[in-house]
Amino acid sequence: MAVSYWLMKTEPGTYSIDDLAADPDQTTCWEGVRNYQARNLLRDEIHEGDRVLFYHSACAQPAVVGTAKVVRGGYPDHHAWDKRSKYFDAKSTPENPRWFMVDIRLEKVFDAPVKLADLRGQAALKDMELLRKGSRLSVQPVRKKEFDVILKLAKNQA
DNA sequence: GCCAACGTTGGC
DNA sequence: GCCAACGTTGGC
Repeated sequence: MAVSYWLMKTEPGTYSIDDLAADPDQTTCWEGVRNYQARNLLRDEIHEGDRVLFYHSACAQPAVVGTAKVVRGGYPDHHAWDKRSKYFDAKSTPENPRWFMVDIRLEKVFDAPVKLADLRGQAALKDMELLRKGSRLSVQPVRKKEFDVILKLAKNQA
């Protein structure tokens, strides 16, 4: 299966790349996504071995801050049927799960974040989903070309 | 804190 | 099925 590329957003005040780095095996489940479009990607499209841009949103300096690798493809988000979880959803059950998640493992923390403002200046990224006006998808596809451009930017400005 | 953009809900 | 109201996201 061919490798695919993704971008995942997180608010660093809630969960940052440093938190991922501190987690056991630098691995976490990407729980709590409650948007159908993103759900469909998690459930159907994101597979083990895929690459992820780790993005900090809703913060002082929105930026791609590193990369991760998918170590487990889509499976039901069990937080949805845990009443104590803030991600509880009565309409999701083990028999008929509504929400899905993947596991990711940290690959690299960029020496210098690639800021949103820097991305906007790149002609090669002009079609990137993240840069579309009003784009809010928290899990979104990235073209290989875009992934590579961002890695190069991270390297160049480090 | 403001506000634009988007998604969801629910009355009709 | 329409659409207004509401809630959330996320840059600034």
